[in-house]
Amino acid sequence: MTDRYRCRFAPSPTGYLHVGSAHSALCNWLFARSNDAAFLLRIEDTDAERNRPELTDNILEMLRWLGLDWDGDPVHQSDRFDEYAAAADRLRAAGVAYWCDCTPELVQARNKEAREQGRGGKPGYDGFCRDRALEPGPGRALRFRVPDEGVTGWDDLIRGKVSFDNDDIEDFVVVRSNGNPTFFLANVVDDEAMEITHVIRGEDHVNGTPKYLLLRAALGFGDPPSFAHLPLLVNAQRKKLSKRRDDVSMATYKERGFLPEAMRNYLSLLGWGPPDGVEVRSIDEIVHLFRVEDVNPSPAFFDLKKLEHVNGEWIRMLDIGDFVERALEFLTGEREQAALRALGPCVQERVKVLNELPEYFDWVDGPANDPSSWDKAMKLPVAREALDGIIADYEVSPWERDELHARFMSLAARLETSASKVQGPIRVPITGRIKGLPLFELIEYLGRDETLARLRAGRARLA
RNA sequence: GCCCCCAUCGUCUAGCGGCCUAGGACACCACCCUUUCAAGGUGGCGGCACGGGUUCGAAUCCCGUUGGGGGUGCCA
Repeated sequence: MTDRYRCRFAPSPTGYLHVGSAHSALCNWLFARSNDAAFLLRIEDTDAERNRPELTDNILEMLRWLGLDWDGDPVHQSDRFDEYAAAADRLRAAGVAYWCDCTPELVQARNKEAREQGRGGKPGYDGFCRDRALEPGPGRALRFRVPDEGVTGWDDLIRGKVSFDNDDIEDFVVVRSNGNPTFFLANVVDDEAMEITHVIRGEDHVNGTPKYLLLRAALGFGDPPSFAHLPLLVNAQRKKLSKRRDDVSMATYKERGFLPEAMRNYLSLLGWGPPDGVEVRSIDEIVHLFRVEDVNPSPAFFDLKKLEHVNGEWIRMLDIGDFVERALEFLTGEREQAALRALGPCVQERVKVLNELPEYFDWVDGPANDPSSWDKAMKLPVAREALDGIIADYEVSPWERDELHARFMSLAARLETSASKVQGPIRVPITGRIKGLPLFELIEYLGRDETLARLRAGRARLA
């Protein structure tokens, strides 16, 4: 490979692709496509217990849906355990790793005690086994010996200089007691093997970066990659988006009828903005404009309202055939689908999210039952006259929307009232709703017999 | 507790020492258009957290305060 730069998206198949990781994937992809760099995929499935292999399919499918194509085949860490074991051996041979038999519970208990006694306060492992020279064995994990002194830092593309005192970094586990590597080890070994030049990931990885750097150095790898720590996506409470409390599954957004074009467009606007202020635009233009260095370091609220707006814009940009085709999936009934084909343009300029579609067509089998609409429209004094008038007109009118509209307008004039007052009493018997698609397109589609039948039924109910 | 990060309208952002009486977008409000609802158009509301410096000049640089967040796992 001769790409100038290489970045990667490295999800772990412990959950569906969510908006936060999609944002991260998108930023990597944008970086790659705007720098003629490679965008690689790595499935971080080192935790056998938590892994759900089928989730990998979901992740790949959602990336494809978003149009985030990757280069080469995805790397699976579960295929590379030998590499990690070899790296661990080198660490041990170099004397920078040691065996530890402390259980996590034990470590935690000791920390708690230390804190209560007012000493320490340092996070993580306390180095209990550092100099015990334990042999490998069951229940024993391999820990990396972090230097006692010195500082580890880097110049983050997004955050500038960040550094940690080594003294504040615990001796972390690189090989679990079950023999599997941890994230830290596998991550470093693979980035080296994949010749990653740019690590672009969420801010939640900032604290792990010194460990990454220390490990790399101990393994004898050369210059580290550049880092860019992206802003976290947060909820209204300004907390990191989480699967438990927030609506974050990308698949769910797809199912609800968000367009992938809109989704990736909106996501690109979190933490970044085009210099010319034009927000809704093609992905090609975004690729052209995007620079990681321009990404903001501060957290961004995932604003559904704005996503919906962007989605609406994208829906309206679709050509009509494309719109109808995509919208059809959200309608199950044949009559609804037929109505959509006929009234597509009217719907396209109104809908924001495709799953709203059914409510636009709840009149196809007869007026919807909506008492409040009925009351609002039919209690108007003009209701009776309007219905009588329109029925008489429509019995003889040519069946064409403009003509239908014209008859309606002159009826309003005859009744000496506003068109908007007259349309309610006509609309409600037909669709059941006070609001909805443009009336005359809709009536034209319904046809004379059906329209008249509904109008007469409405009139009868009034009498 | 300890470590790290962050701080421009309610929200997402533009701004990278003078173009800023801070621009755009979402949301909200008003008006226009209009058969309803939308869409569209016009206008309005609304912000540089605070305090010190540096500088002729600070939203932009530095320090502190306050406030938020992240990490602190044999998860990734």
